[in-house]
Amino acid sequence: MSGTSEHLEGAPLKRDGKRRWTIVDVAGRAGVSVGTASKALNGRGNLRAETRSRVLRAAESLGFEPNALARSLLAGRSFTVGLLTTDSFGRFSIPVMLGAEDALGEGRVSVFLCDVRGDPERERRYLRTLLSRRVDGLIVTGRRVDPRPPVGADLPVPVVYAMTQSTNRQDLSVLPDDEGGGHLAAEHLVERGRRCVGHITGPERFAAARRRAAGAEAVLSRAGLALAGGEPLFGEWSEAWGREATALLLERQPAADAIFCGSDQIARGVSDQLRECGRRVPDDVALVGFDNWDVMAESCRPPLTTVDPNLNEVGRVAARELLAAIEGSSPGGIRTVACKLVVRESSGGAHRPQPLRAPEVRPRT
Amino acid sequence: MSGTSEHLEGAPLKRDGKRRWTIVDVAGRAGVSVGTASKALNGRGNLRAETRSRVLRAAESLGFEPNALARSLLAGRSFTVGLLTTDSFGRFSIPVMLGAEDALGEGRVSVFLCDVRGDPERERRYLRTLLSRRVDGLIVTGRRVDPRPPVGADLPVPVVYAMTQSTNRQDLSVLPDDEGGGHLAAEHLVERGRRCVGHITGPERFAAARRRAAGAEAVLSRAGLALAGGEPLFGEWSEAWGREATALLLERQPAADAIFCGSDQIARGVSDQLRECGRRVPDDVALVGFDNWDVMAESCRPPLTTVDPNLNEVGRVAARELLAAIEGSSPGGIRTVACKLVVRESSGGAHRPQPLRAPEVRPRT
DNA sequence: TTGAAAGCGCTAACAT
DNA sequence: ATGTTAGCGCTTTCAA
Repeated sequence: MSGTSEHLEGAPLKRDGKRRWTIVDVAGRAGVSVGTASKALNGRGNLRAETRSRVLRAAESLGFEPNALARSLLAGRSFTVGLLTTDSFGRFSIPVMLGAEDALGEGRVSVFLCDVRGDPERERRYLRTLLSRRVDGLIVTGRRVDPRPPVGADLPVPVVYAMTQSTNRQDLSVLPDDEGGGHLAAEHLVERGRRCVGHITGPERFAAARRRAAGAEAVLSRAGLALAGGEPLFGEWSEAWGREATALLLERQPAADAIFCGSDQIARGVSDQLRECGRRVPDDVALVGFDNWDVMAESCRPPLTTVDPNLNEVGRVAARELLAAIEGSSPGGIRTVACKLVVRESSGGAHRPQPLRAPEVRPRT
Repeated sequence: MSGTSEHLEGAPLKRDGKRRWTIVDVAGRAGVSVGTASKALNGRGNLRAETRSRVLRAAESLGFEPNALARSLLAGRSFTVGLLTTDSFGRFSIPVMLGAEDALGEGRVSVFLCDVRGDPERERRYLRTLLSRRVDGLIVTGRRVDPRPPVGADLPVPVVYAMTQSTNRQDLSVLPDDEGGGHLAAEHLVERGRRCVGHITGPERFAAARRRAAGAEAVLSRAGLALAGGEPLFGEWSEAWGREATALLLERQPAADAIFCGSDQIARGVSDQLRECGRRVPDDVALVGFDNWDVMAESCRPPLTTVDPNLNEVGRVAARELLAAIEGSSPGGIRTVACKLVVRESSGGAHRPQPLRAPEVRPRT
């Protein structure tokens, strides 16, 4: 049946919807060897310009996409990383994940998403799978700032913890600077002339709550002020606690003219309570929250000034640290990301309204 | 220097922290050929039990993990899928993603996370990368229920759309059953004896808003009732609109004894407004929301009865459909996932309080 | 300037 | 029951 015509040059026909072109097809179509085709496609080696472009055209016309699996096998690197997240619900870890994904994507590194759901067994399973897929590194994110056991001992790839930290201090953790966030909030209130600032926050066992409080207190005492009511009101991360604590605080210290809250949820409760007992925000009491959780902060009445922990940036930094570690660097310890203050109306911050467009840059005269 | 002792049997030493064991090492350590080792590790072929266990022990002692890259290359399947998400912020697509990840993980399929950020250019880039990584399929999630252009034409792998749909009706989309959700809400209110039910919801251009409204109206008219105020109040997905619309509704129809809201955020605004104008929830006005967005629903006063669109399940169904498509099935069209009603206090649903422990199962007598 | 061949780690025929 | 060998698709020496 088939004579030598079977050996005609050119690419084989696409038999079904599934067959993908290989470099052999490209080489065949361009009439060169696979080695040459490879060089042309990767811009390596010395090739005649005409050859190079012929190969490129062949690849183009076929819609050829090199097989990353084969490349990785050879290279010993997969250009993928695993993202293990403890916290499915993810108000906190999701922005971190997205930041990490963003930074890695720029470096052409793909991300395996693994939702561990706080189950150590699941975590082990995922870890095995990721290692067998030859990820180049791991990022572990979590909901709590308090330390957790390392994801594995003596792993063959680097690991970075983000929004969580390992109990092993050799490991690198990236965290928001909660203390700095406390500074920002308190400085803002003091600058606006508030003298009697209370602090309502979450449970004392949360390192984040303690650090935010410490940051605020440090600034106040530097300004010669004390916390309204004498100490922070530790409680829960809830609106209900915000309402309850507000009543408590005003009882202890009716002259309070500002409240810094450990979370936006708490702040929302505080705001409601203040309104309901007839205090105006910000005129009577200025309010600052923490998290910059958009829906919360914007639906507050009035909209909430709040500290943004820059979770996206935490993720991005973690990703960049991981890439560096993959390239060989290996610092451990804790790396902290600065918070930023987002001023809305609840602190009276909008008194000087922003111009609609950025002011022109004027030459100094 | 080195005599034949260099050729000693047994595994090579781990030179640095990076060297990973291969099946050659395992085979060497067990004193068998790689073919035999492969069979032993995969439980295939006919092997003496002793041989099999020797190989397994060797692998175990080395901590050997087979290289998934090599396996995939050979198998022509990678057991990975790409998850393209349009909606970074993700109140909606994140539960879908997690559901999908969960269902796929059970099938030992790993997920590449790609946050497209609504940028078509990014989408194309990710698509190329995913295809070159030889994913077995794609899931596309989005924020809107309204159709979007397909992610690519004539792709070599199957695609399933979740929480979004393709303009190409050949494609498979998985969506929550918004109309059914409207039924649930209205039925619940009618069953509790409410006769004058209003509906406050988001912009009319959202298909989801229209469908929820249609579902509720259908049930009401079947019960011989009309919507309070005559028609749904379309507006925004915000608390502010909830407050505003409540005032409007009560003006038009002061006898309203229930309000069904198109979102929990709206419901929260409605709830606040009702309280502030002296109507008790649920005694005077029963309230049902939509989304079962935990923080919103639980911080409502009182806690909000709401329709849960089962987004996790939407993701899980999408994943299962994708797996089926990878195996060869290829249905198109729209697949809908039922909503469920979550009863809390705002609808008077908790009048019959649940027993603290599940009631004993009693034999019927 | 190009081609041939080895090999990344693994599995599956085919030999023995 | 076990070993040998030929690839999967690609890159990279080394030869021509």
